[in-house]
Amino acid sequence: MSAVGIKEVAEHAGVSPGTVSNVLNRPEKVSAPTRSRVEAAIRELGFVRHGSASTLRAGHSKTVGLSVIDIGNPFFTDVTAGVEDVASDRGYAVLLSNSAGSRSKEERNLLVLAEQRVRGVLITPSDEDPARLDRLRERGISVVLVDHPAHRPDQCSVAVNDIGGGETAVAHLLSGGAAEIAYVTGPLTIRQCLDRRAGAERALGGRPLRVVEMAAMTPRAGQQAAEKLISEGGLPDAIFCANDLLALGMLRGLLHAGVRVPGDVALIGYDDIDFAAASAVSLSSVRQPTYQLGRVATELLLDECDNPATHAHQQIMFQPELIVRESTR
Amino acid sequence: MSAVGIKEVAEHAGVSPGTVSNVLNRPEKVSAPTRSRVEAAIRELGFVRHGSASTLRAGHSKTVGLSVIDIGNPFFTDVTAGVEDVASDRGYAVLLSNSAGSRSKEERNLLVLAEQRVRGVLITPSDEDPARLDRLRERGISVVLVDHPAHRPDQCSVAVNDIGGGETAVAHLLSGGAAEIAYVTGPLTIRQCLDRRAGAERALGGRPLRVVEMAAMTPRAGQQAAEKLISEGGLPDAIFCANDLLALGMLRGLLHAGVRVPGDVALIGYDDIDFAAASAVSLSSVRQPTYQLGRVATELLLDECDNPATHAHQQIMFQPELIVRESTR
DNA sequence: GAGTTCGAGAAAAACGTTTCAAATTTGAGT
DNA sequence: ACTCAAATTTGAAACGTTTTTCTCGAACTC
Repeated sequence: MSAVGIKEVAEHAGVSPGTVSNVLNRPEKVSAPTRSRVEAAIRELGFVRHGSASTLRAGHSKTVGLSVIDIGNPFFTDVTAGVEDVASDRGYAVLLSNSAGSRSKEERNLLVLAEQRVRGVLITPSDEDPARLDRLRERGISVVLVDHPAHRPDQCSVAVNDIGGGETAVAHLLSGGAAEIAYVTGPLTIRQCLDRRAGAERALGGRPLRVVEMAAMTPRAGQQAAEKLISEGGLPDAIFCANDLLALGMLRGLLHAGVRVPGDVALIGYDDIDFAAASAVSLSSVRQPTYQLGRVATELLLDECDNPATHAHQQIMFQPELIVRESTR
Repeated sequence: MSAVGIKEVAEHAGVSPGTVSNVLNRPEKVSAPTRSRVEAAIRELGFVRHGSASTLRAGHSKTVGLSVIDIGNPFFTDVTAGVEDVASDRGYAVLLSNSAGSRSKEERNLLVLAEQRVRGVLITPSDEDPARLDRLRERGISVVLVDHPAHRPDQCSVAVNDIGGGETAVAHLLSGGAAEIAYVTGPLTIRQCLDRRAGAERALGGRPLRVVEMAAMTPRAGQQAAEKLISEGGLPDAIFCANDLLALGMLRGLLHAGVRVPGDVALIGYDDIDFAAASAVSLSSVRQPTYQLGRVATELLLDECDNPATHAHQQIMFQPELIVRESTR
């Protein structure tokens, strides 16, 4: 198998293993001629550093974990792309975990990340419980919350103002003349869903909001919600969906049932995924700086890992942006 | 930090470290009373196994690498979900790399995977060059090709018949009465693009195929292709796009230019991503068993890793399925 | 009962790096 | 040339597991 280690390289270059390690980790500590001799040996022998040995001795790895709620959602895909780009630029690998909305799966995934001794974890937590994250932090694993504001000052987070976003969306629906409004959402245990509802209610200023809670936030669930809405109590004037996946499913369900959008019902989603603009009736939505979310979170995390001394924890909050298209015109 | 290792657990349980290791790895070798004593100690001390130490000594890890071409493409997201599910079920972690179509980035990612001593690699190669994969295999890292047929019998692969898919798509367009057909594709260095073109040409049986090659396979590129098609030589009767992302962009570009689909031009995509059905004009497409692709590939890989003795290499080829919707009616 | 087998657990030697103090070389200043 | 400090390199001891060999005693066989 892979018989060539740092030792063989050292021998081949006529130096000690320690020097090879220095070439690998602190090249500036090694004189130019020795360095190039070692580098040549590395190349000739096809040496590949054994990451585990390195991690074991050094006490920390060059990997970060990323735990998302739904890898199938383009929102998270975009975040992932941002994370990947920054991490890979700085020489880190990304260990991806998908919790698929299941708390126990998330727990299992975090255990795997802890076992791998990742340097840090980027997580969109599926619930509020901070205990699991504390356990990671106790082990010296930095944690940055993604798309979730931190409640504590000793914790970095990158989030988007969901209350504001919900308010903007519903205010927009109201300004279009809607009176009765429905909010179609995923599980109300999810903070994003809660906050967007809170924003919606704030925009309504006391007037009632009809809430339809679905178990998932997928196009399929959106379509089911359409049927539910139609069969139970009839259609409202306007519908606010907690994400675009739900909204696209809703749109499909409505059109399928012969409902005109926006003629009979106005519809707005959330996230402004790429496909929102291309749908049957182009979808109004609330845009989030998704890719940027991933980038900034990773920069924060790696800063915390690489410069623990100077690192200042930050809770960053982006503002979402209303995108108006056909579905609310 | 994480001061609690196997040693502390051993002491706390009144056994030797070796026994703790046995509880962890071969529980059946340990008598029931000792085992439960050790398990209790593990729980009480909050012990988490150090994956790197384990990998170092054991010589292999519990991670597999997944290298995809574009994590932003729902096709790969679905594959990833399949991989994740199987891997996580069998106790493996997934190291995700996105090559973003760049050969050099793919190379760098593979190096990282090699350094991490992943047990195996699932890869959708961005080009034909088998040398890089051979280098992995030399290091004892199993490789399974995803969405790419293997040319060699000592190599597992899971693919979908792209020639057949291309042929089916174009045959369908022809049966709809189209005479002149355009093929809008990504870089023709990509096998999938080539094969689908080959299939298209086979369906045409010698009649000419107008090929528009774009640098990327994104909605943006698709929209640009629409402009290009309109400005350069006018519209064909029907358009076959190498994937749905291109097709959705194309659709948008066409509608934007006032072209009616399918009235003026028929349009078919490839992959049948979720959003194809929800687009402005619902999109005909060629469906691939995407999630299944990921699952099967991972099962093959883990079988190769866990039972190297009995493992038989397989080259699996799925058949795609034509999905007819409005855009070709 | 003596001889044998068997199972459970202990002890110690790896695995391939990094790290740190110590040793050596180099170079500048006189 | 000679000294002293700085720069470079060395060598050996970790890091936390797994694995292999060994010991000890109990259970079995005749």
